[in-house]
Amino acid sequence: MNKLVELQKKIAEEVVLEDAFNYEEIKYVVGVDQAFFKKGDKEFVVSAAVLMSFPDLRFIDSGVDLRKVDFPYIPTFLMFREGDSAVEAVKKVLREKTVIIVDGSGIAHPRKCGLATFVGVALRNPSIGVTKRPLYGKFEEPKRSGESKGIFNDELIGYAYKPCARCNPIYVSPGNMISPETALRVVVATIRNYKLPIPIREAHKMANREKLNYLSDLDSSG
DNA sequence: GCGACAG
DNA sequence: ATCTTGTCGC
Repeated sequence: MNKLVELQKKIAEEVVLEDAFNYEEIKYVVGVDQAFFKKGDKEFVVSAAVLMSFPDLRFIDSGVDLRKVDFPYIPTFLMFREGDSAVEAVKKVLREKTVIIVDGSGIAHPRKCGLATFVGVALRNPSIGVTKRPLYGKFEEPKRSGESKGIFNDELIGYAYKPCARCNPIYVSPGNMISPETALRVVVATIRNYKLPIPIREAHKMANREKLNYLSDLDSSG
């Protein structure tokens, strides 16, 4: 496992925490999410990427990736389980001036290398990590709807943000080529009547549709 | 040593 | 993440 830790540290060194382009220049956002299932004793992952215009969030394109997974779920090592698949799905829809929003941590990670960081570094494109539960860092609980509190290790590595009065906070951190402030700003702009960013929700639905789709094709063809 | 611990 | 129905609350 030391080898994997070293790889994460190496990737973390390539991270840039400055905006590759200004907020006003963002033309698209792409949400990525995954669904898992087993076929016999083997496990598979379906990654879905949904590209939307920004800031109006109109559906533009989508891409999926389906593959077998061999790595187990181990906190802080998520990138080794679903990273390659996520990258492949995003690659299919990526355009200029696009920010990637991933369902996983960015630099709010023990070695500053969460899933969003992996995707952002692999594609050399701005990326943001969004999670429903905290993984790493110190922060205060945002109490009011729309309120955010910084997440820290030594420096600011992200924000805990409360989407609505009844919602628990979501955790936002830069993946690559974006600042914590801009990452939060983009995420807030993609949240409407729901807790999570619209692109992530759409990707979630699509991953599950593809999964069910695949499973039903299985028992009618072998 | 013990607890925490994305999806 | 996945397995699963109804149910309480804003």
